[in-house]
Amino acid sequence: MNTFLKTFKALSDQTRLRIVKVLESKDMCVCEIRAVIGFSMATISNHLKILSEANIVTSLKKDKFVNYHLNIETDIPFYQKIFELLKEVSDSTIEVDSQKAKDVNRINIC
Amino acid sequence: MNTFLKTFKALSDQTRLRIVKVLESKDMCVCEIRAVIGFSMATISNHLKILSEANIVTSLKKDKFVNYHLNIETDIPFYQKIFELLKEVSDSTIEVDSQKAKDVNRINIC
DNA sequence: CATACATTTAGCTAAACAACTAAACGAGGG
DNA sequence: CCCTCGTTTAGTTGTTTAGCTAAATGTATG
Repeated sequence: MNTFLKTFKALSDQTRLRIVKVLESKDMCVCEIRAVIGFSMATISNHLKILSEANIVTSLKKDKFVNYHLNIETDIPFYQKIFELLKEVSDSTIEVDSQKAKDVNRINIC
Repeated sequence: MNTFLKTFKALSDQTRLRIVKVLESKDMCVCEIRAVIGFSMATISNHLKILSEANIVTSLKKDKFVNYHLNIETDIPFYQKIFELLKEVSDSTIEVDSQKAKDVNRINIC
């Protein structure tokens, strides 16, 4: 599949947009993301796989946890524009998520 | 629905991407678009409606024909970036379409 | 009024997608 | 060795989407 199409498909889902926007606050493990936006472990994990295959996020295992990170340092040409666009995305759900994201701490929940 | 989500859903379909790319060559009516990429009249018309509701294309009736046009003069802030991205989209199908688009002429087909 | 371009709706099929649960499995830490 | 975090797979349910055909409607031309 066309890279562009894959990227846009990855971003054309409300739940995945929420994940991306939550990761703008800070890198997070799966259970932190889950604490913010809900859904089952398997569901979140699947969305992260789709975002990862579209090179929108990267992951790094550290101790017990897998930290997910927005791939803003990519050298895929048009991704700079993608991340600029993503900065402008917002709605009421995303605002609430961002607020929750500030307080989330893996020590309390994972 | 979030404007951004609507835009990305509109662009996350191969047929709609083909339509957008064909319209980069020139403004076209529905039957010209159809001559280039195929599908039924109703299908093309429906895709154009989705692109139109996402403000990616505009349309203008002129004589018998409805001319579709990429909405590059929009003042929606992030759309400049969208159209810059779209310029970079390509694949083998889109290349063939562009070639066909050069020769298409409504006088012969509409 | 008839014709041509286009839109819209309805009804249909098939495929893709999002969510769930449950279970198996892997890797790391204590 | 067990526990925790996470991934993956399988199976289920329900929704959405893309395509078709057919038919009704709109609008402009001749």
